[in-house]
Amino acid sequence: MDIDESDRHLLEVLQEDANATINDLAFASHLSPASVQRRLKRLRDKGVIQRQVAIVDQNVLDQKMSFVILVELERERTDQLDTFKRAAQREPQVQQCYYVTGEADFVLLCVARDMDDFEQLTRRLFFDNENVRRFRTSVVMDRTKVGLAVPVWPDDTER
Amino acid sequence: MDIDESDRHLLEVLQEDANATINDLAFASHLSPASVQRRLKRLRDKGVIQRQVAIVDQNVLDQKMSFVILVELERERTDQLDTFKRAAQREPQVQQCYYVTGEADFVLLCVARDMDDFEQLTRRLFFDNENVRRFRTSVVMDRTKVGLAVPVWPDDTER
DNA sequence: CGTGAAACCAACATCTA
DNA sequence: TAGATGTTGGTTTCACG
Repeated sequence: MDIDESDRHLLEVLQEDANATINDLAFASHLSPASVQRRLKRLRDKGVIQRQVAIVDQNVLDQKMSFVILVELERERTDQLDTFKRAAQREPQVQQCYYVTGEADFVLLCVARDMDDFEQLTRRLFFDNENVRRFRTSVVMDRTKVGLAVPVWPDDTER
Repeated sequence: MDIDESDRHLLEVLQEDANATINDLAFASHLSPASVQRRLKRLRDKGVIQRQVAIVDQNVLDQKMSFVILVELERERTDQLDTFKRAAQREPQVQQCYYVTGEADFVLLCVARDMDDFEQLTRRLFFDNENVRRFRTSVVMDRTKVGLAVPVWPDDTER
């Protein structure tokens, strides 16, 4: 699967605005609409473009608080890891979960309505879990930058 | 701005699949297509639905590595904070940046092609910045869960 | 329910490695 | 020759009023 420069150009736009029309993309990437269409189909079929999602303003919803949690497990056995991963995936309030090197084993990004709601979440995730040694919580005061957009250019010189 | 249960239903679906058709949404939310359309327009106009983006497979791009970084500043003065925030926003490889309570001041989520690329990023972000006291890096071994979708239900009982 | 826009798909000529 | 591109046209789906 190779991605050429035109593909990168398309992906860059779509990562910011998935509603861009084929003609928009054609203009931006200096390709014909037909070519753009073929490329998009290929990128979707190959799973490079995985899905399209709507970004919803969190403040309007009731999930006003965000948390970063560092989790340390008692034992790092693969079955224990998988158990924890599944628990994280099952929990809607866990937005993101990363298995990492370093002092912590997992980094979680969670949302909650309020402190009480968050406390119940920690109960479900940690206190009911024998294998969690400790966890450290940081409350998010400012979501300075939020996004999943990835720089698609191999290096700065190619732009 | 109040969001009723039907709105929550719509948002819930759109957060996962922004390509759902109006008829799909109408069926899922037990509303008429016309009503869905009006609600969507209102949600978009009010900025509740901010934008639609494509999720791109990171592995296909060259940003194969992810990092979680805890940053501690020397002094927490507002102008220093703003300076750091701007630097994070300017840097495309910084996907997410949170200003948090606790032992660290900022939590960053970054991507890089390789270790060398990452090292250059840390140089730009930290070594050139007088105000950064220390930073701790965790390498992401497994992106167990990645998403921005937020549970839109005020509490579990309403589902 | 009608209209228009845009996505989708197929066919064909062209160009190049 | 094989692969990608541009052009065109026809069909269908869907958003919008």
